Amino acid sequence: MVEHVPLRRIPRQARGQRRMDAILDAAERVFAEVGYEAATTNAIAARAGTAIGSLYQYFSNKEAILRALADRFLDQLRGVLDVALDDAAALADAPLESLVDRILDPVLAVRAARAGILDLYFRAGRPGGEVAQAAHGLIDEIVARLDAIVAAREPWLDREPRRLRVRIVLEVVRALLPLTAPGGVPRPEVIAELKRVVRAYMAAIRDEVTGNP
Amino acid sequence: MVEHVPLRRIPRQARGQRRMDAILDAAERVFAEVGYEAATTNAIAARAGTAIGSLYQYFSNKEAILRALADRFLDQLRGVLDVALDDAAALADAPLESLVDRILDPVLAVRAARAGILDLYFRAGRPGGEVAQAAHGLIDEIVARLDAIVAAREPWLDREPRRLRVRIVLEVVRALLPLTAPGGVPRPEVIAELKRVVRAYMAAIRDEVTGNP
Amino acid sequence: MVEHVPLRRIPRQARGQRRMDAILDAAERVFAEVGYEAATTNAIAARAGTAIGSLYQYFSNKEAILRALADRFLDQLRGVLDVALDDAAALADAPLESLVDRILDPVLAVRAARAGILDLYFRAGRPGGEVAQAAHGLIDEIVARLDAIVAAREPWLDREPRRLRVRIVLEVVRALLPLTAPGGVPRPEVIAELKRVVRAYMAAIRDEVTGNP
Amino acid sequence: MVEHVPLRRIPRQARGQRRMDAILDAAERVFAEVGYEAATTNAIAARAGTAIGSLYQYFSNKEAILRALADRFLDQLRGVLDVALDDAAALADAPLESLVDRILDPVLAVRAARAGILDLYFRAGRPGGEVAQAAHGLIDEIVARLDAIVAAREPWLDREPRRLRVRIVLEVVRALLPLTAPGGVPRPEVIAELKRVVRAYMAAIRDEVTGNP
DNA sequence: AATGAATGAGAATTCATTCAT
DNA sequence: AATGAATGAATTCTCATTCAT
Repeated sequence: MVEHVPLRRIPRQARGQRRMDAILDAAERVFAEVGYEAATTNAIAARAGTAIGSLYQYFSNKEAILRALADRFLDQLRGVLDVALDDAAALADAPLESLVDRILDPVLAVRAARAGILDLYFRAGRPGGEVAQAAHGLIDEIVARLDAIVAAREPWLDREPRRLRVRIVLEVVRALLPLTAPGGVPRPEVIAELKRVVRAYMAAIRDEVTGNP
Repeated sequence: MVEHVPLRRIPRQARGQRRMDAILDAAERVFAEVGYEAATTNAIAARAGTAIGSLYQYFSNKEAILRALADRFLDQLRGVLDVALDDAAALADAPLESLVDRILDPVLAVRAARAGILDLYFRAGRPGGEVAQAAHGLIDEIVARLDAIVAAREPWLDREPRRLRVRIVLEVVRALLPLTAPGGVPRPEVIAELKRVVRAYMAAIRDEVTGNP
Repeated sequence: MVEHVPLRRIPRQARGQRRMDAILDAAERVFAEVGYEAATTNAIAARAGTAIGSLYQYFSNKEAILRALADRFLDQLRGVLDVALDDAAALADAPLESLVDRILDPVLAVRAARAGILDLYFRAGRPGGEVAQAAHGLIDEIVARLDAIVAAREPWLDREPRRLRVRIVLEVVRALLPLTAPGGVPRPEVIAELKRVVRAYMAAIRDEVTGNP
Repeated sequence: MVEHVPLRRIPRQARGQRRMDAILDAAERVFAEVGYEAATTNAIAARAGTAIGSLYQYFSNKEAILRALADRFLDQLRGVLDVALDDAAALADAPLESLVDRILDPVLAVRAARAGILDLYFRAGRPGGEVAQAAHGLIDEIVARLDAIVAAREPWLDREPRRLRVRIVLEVVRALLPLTAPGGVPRPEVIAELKRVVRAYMAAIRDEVTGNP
């Protein structure tokens, strides 16, 4: 669960909200371009067309911006996952193939639209650093939700191994996402391979349990 | 292939070589602890028990240390891979299972011994930054060598898809390695899953080509 | 013509302008005391009663300070020369004697008031270095303006020899200026000799052309 | 009079003398290229093909090298001046024209051969700095010797104004020397003007005293 | 609320000089 | 004597954050 960001001031007026969004938009672009560590708050403010002082009126420090960005992004992702996972839950008995498509396709769509930020969190940065922590929140939430789906589909799996396997799928996806559209150019053949890895792994798990070859 | 680092001074005396090693050892630890960007050359020198000036006698800047570290590590890895891949080549007809073991086990051993540096390069850091570039060299070499093995085993595969798949396996391994011993505690069950993913994926590829289910 | 300095921040508030001036004043003194190379930005900031960070808000590096100083000084000098040279132009037929006085007296006045900076640029420093370059701009402008006067007075002179001679007069003045008030003590007899050199040289040129002895 | 350099060790063997010369040769080139301040002792040692430690066995510090260089150069210059000034003294009654030639031509020859070092001392560098001090010695000696000649030729001149005028001639020569062969390309027309300035000035002085126009 | 000027600790790097081998 | 490794004070410049206007 992502801790809530120590917002310095919760803006009550639309103008404030607009300004906060502008700062977050700018931060997202700047972080994507040079990474979190190398990004400067002055650069973010400049990109947002704001004075640096205003930035600090909304965010107590650089990390708070990162956290708010994670929150904002998580909200969006949550929306996508809500649909995808509900769908998937409904398809509890559907074949693996369509399940994987149902979940991965929306994620790939999000990644296509927000490559910068997704890669930011998925690249993780300094161990124990701010980015790693913010990413942790994201990942934990996603794991929990996927786990619920798998638990529903395969109730005979034990909790711990199940969680581990979900985590592994997530890590695999996270590792391969950047290859699906390097430099913004979509590579469908990579997407196909990504799905193949996930399906093959999930099938292997199922077959082991059910005793299939 | 990682370019060789322009060392500022090639040590002529044993003392110098010892000191260079001490600096590299220190850098490896410091980079592992706080990451490349946050590591300071003064911290590295202090950890090496050396004056900052000595560090700069051997390395023209922080990046040169990173590169030298990559070179040194690559040498070690190359030794391990030489054995592993020769073995694997010898086992051209062996079942997938033993092939994967032959290659992954030595890599896991290296990772166990040198977690810090491996993760450093595998975490990649700022896009286009120094770490990313140094990592590139490493990865390219590893991909090329694995690809040669696969090409020998499965000559019917086309060059491009083959390379892509090798790359994907590498990325998967790279993504899951940190989970195999988080905080230095080995997790055999994660290793088992790592191997499962790789085997399942490789089997899926083989089956598609041979027409198996 | 001295290129205009890329100021990092153009001050919008009066406070900023005051601070920029303070930094330039401090730099002028520090440069005059120890020379450009030996001057440290920290010393300049300290002398200006400013934090080093503020200095770098206005000037992107040490050279930018030097350039801004040249600009500021050139502005002042230009003002003086405007008057002096206009006067001189008006006296196209006046005897050499009064012409030289008209031009040199204001220059000597500037030098008396701003010995430090004038000597800085006139001492030239490291060949091809920053000071030499900044000085170049100054000198070129002065030569061009003097040349225009001479061209008006002595239209029969060819362009190239004329420019050379103007340059030589300038170099002579530049070489002797520091002797006119060493350590701030004015030496009128040196000024007299300076004028004598210049007049004698100019007379010699005129006499050669007109065929006088 | 130039103070004698604190040589750390007066080399007794030819080998040592050769090494000292090599270091001085190297220093002369390096100083000429980048100036005294920017020259590093390591660069000098490298250029001399010597270890830095050896350099410090002969010279106690960077300034000592500069001083030794001045001494060495002064010895050469002294030789040239001995001939030139003796000649000139012999020509006590010769016309100004030939006197100036007798003195300036050898100086111009030295400058042509040793432009680097001559300009080094004549550019003067940081006020009160090492170069300025070393140059002082040189200049004082030259002034004294020229003054003796002039005193012989024009005994009616008072001591102080005479010295001043000699100094002024020297400064003029010093200022114009660099223009006589910028970038190593000799410019005879500049040499002609240089002589014209000197002659015109000296003639003006003589005429004033003798009451000529 | 907004602005942007000010701050200063801290980072990378250089280089004259010393000293162990 | 010679070598070159070691030293560390000093320098330039950055950037997160505060605060006066």
